[in-house]
Amino acid sequence: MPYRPEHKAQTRARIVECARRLYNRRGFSDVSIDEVMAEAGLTRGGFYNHFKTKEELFAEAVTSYITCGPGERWEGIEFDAGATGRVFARQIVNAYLSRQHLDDVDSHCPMIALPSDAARAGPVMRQTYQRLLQGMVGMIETGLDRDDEASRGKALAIVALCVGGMVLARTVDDPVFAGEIREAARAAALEAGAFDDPVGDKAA
Amino acid sequence: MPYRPEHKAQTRARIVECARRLYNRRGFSDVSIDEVMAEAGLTRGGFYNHFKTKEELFAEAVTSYITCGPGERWEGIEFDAGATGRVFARQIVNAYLSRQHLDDVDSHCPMIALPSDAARAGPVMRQTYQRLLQGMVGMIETGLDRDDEASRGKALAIVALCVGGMVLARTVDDPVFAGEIREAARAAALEAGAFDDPVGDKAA
DNA sequence: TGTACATCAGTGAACGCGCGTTCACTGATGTAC
DNA sequence: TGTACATCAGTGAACGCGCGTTCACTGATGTAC
Repeated sequence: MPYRPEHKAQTRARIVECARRLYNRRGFSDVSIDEVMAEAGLTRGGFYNHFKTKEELFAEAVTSYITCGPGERWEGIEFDAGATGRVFARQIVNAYLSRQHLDDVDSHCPMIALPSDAARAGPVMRQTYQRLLQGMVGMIETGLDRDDEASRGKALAIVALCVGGMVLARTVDDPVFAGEIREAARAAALEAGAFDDPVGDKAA
Repeated sequence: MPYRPEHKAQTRARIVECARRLYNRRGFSDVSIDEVMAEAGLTRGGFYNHFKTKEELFAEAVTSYITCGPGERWEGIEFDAGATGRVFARQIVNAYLSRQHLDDVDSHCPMIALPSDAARAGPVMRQTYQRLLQGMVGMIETGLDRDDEASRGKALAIVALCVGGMVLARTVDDPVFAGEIREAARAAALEAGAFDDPVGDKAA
C-alpha cells in the first residue's frame, strides 16, 4: 500500500468541497475542472482518478452540502439543547433568512445558490434537491402544532418564503432593499408558523 | 434603402424572442449563439449585425420579458376590466402560481427561470431584475389596504412566496409534490394579503 | 413599366481559445526483507 | 535501522471539439432614372 487508505478519500473530499464553493459562486457551467483542481492544490489530470465525469462531481458537491458541508448545521447542532420544536423551527427560519447566510455565499444552501442549475440538471441531482427540500420541510413541521391538519401546507409555504426571500435578496444589488426583502420574508414566515408565540415554547 | 427600416428591427426582435425562450429552458451559459440564430432561421455570422456581445443579448432577452414578452400579461390586460386592486392582486397570485405558469417554461418569469444566472450576471442585468421585482411588488401592493403600514412588507413576502414556490416546484421531479408546493404557496399568499376576503372586493 | 445600381442584412469559412477528457509517465509512499 | 521495491495518486502534454467572434463576400431589396 503506497498511500494510507484514507489519503485518497481525503483528497476526494477536498476536491468536492472546493467544487461546492466554486459552484455556489459561479454555477456549474462556468466553473472548469481545471479551476476546481487548482483550488484543491492539484492538477487537472488527477481529476479522473476520483470522478467519472464533471456531472458526477456536481452531484457529489450538492450532496456534500447535506452530508458534511455547512448544511449539517441545520440538523440542530448549533441550536439550544432541549429546545422545543417551535423554538427549533424559529431558529431555522431566523438563521436561514439571516444577513449572515445571505453574505456567506460559500455556505449558501444549494436551493438558493443553484436553483436554476439544479432544475436543468439530471434526475440524480433533482432527487438530491428533493431530499434537501423534504428535510427542511420536515424540520419546520416539527415546530407546528401536531393537531394542525394544514401543518404540512404551512411548512411548505414557510420553506417557500425562506427560499424565495433569499433568492430575491441575492439577486438584488441594493443591500438595503435586499435586507428589506429578507426581513419581510422572515416576519411572514414566523407569523405563518406562529413561531413567535411564547405560549407554544413550553409545550411539546 | 435596400430594406424597409423595420426589417432589421423585426429580425432583431425575433432573435431576442428566440434567445429568451432558449435561455428560459437551458440557461445563459449552455445556449450558444449558433443555436439562437438557427432557432431564428439565421446563420451565426449575422449575429454581430445586431448585438455587440452575447451578454448584450442576454440583457435584452430579460428586458424583453417585461417590455414585449409574456410579462405584458401581468400588466392587467388579461384581467377583468374594472377589477378592484384586491381582485387584481388575487388574480396575479393565482396566475403566477398556476399549473399553467409552471408547465409553460417558455413563458416563465425570469425570476423563476433564471434566478441564479441573474445573480451571477453583471449590474445591467441585475438592475433589470430589480425593476421586474419592484413592478410585481407594486402590483401586489395595490391589492392591500392602503392604510396598512405593513403593506410593503406584506407585498414583499407575497412575492417571495410566489417566486419561492415556483422555484421549488420547478426543481422537483414529482409533479404531485410540485403541485402541493404551488398550492401551499398560493394559499399562504392569498391569506397573507387577505385577497380572498370578499368584503374587500367592493372597496377601493 | 423596365433596368441598372447602391446598400447592407445575412452568409459561411476561418480564427484562436478554453474546455472535458485521455494517457503515458513520475515520484512519493508504505512495506518487505 | 537501512535499503530495494511495488503501488498508485498525481502530473502535464495532447486530443478533439465547440464556442464567441471576425471578416470578406453575396445577393435580396428599394430606389433612381
